Amino acid sequence: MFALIDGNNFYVSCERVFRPDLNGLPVVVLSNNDGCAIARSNEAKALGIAMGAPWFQIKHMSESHGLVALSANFALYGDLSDRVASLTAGFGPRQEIYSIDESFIDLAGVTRDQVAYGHRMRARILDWVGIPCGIGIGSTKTLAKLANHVAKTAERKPGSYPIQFAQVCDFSAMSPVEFTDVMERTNVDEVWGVGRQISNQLNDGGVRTVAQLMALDPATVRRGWSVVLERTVRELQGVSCVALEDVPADKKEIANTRSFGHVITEKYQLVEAVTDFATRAGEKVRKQSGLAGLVHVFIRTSPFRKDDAQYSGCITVPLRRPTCDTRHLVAAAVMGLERIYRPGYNYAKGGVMLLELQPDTRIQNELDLGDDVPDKGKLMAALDSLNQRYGKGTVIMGSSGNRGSDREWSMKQERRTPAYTTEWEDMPIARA
DNA sequence: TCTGGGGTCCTAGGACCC
DNA sequence: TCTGGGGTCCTAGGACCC
Repeated sequence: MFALIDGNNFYVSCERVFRPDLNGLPVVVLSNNDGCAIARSNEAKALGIAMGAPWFQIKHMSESHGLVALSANFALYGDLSDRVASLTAGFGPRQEIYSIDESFIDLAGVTRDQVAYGHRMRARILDWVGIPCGIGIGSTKTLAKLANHVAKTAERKPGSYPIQFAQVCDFSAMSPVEFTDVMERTNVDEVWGVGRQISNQLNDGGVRTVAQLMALDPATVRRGWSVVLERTVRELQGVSCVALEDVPADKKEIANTRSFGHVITEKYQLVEAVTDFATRAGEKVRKQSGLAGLVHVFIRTSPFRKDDAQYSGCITVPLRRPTCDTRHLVAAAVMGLERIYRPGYNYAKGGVMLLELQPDTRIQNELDLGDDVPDKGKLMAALDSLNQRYGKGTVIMGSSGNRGSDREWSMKQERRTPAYTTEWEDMPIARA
């Protein structure tokens, strides 16, 4: 049996822990550059504000409806997320931290009243951390997710579901009649793994409710859609196909991408941005003791600026050998940028992704002696510890804009061949 | 004027091999 | 002149998740 514990309107709830005056008010948390709403309080949802709504379109509600908008504070949310996860880890023998605001708990060993246990878990999190949660319980992860949806919706929208399922909803404790009733009230698009496309396709085929989806033959679903949806259907039928993953896997890709907030046109500005993206990505890959084999860079204009000429450029640069050294990553990223930059466009967004990640199995000796750069490992370790102690960006890499433009390089298609060489001695390494 | 930032998995189709 | 079929690997793109 699984429980899914999910913080309600998580970012807003985090803000309210330190700003109780925000309780009862319509509140949204805005993305980077205050671009759009990425979390909404129940009151804001009731105003009809959609997930991802651009701030400039809902701004007027701050006048008319007292809407409060906050710039995101991800450090705060990460910290509160850790506290909730540490607490919930004790609620069962195993835990999977699924996202910043969700954990699956294995309820093995909880044999008596699971609903009462759910309410005690919920009260404990509210008391100790201050975050209100919804708790869903089911025999598979998909059912637990769906029960969680019922728990939250029953609380937020009276009448949507029987009120006794609000806050904590345990499918396994329902009578068959209650269970069928709930499944008939729930649309297929609420199911974990059913998004807009598949939902539309199911609706076209006359399958609108979860009750109908559950009744489908898994083999038919596989033929008509995919093994993914087949697995979802089986999970709804109570056959556990998705295991609890209590050991987080290493990332297979690491990305750092941003909208710039305002358009930029000059190459040197993009070089700065890409240098920063690659630096952040390097920190992340070293954190998981990994090496990257490829560096992918992209820049693009804004599709929302209809009058602008549109351009989207990307390139995947192979590294001569897998590395986690910021200097190599930055050099490759800037080199890629040189190839894809076109003057005369208004760039709105860019990013760097590290691909073909692999574990760093080199022994410390190699790192210290360096294959091509002396003390490479020590330098990166020093960089990371300085930035961790004194704050992000205390020590950063420098880039010069036209480096690499005349160097040997190779496109993705040729990635098995040695890619390029760089010298480091003449590079500005860091500034404090 | 202003529109997020991450990730994963699956599939189809082409290249290539025997 | 006739001209198979199975298998693997790789990649791009779609769909989903938070």
